[in-house]
Amino acid sequence: MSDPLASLPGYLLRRASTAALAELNQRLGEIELNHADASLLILIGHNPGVTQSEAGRVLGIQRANMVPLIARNEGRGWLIRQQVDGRSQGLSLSPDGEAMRRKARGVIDGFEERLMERVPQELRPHVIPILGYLWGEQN
Amino acid sequence: MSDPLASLPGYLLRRASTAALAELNQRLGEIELNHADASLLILIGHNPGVTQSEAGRVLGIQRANMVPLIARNEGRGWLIRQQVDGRSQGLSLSPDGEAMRRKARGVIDGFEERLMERVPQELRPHVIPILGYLWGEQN
DNA sequence: TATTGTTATACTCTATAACTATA
DNA sequence: TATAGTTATAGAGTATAACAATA
Repeated sequence: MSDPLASLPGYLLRRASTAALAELNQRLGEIELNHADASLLILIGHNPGVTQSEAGRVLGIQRANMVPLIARNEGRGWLIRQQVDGRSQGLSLSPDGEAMRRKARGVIDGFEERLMERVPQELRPHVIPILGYLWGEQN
Repeated sequence: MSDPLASLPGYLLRRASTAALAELNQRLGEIELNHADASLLILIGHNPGVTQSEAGRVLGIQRANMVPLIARNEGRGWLIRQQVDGRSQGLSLSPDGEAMRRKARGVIDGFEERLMERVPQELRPHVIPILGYLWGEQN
């Protein structure tokens, strides 16, 4: 039983991504988070005052799909909205949100470390650059 | 506006994967295929007689989700089912299926080539090994 | 007992179109 | 005229549970 797809970078990229994401979400599930929530908390933690639209652009999530994501995390008491002008609100973390951000960061760091350990040491320095090039966009 | 996620391999993996998949599906859309159909045709082309369950295991698709995938491609006249025993059927490509497989292969090869071109030449030999390691599974 | 194919169903993610209010 | 936030909705993709027939 041969797999003619296993030599295709695009295919490997997708399989590696879905496997890694499933593992990350399982780990984050233990603190009742998913990867989208965690990314949002980390992004806002590093950029207090960022608007919903800006955050969506950075995270690759459309405006419309940001609404339930923000609402869920605001509803959990983790986000604070502050009016910037008549149409945008700057987002920042509440103390509880900052505590969750820290927990999420711990889970993610552990996950990223284990992900890197799968790669032989001599290739590890190339992982981030290669993934950045494959992503392409502004990177 | 800083992106604290851009240095995380897991995050880069997911962003690179979704960007690449969107581009591949756009290209495959021009021949009215998606990546799942294309992978299936290529897998069966290389392994005539493979069963639905086996194909699902290799492709990482669950039995239940193979049903509409096989049905769609059989309905388009591309797949042939031949009874193996009372419960399984070996899958193979019809002449039309083989023609589509060839077209799909052409689109994918073009896509994979362009994907690789984003990576500086000296790093290219590391792309497939690194993605294989990140995938982990049996690879 | 385990496996194959199948149905039904639910849940998440993503995409589009439209609306309002503000700039 | 463009942008921010919002609503509603549709389409993928994926997951689980159950069943009949067969090994």
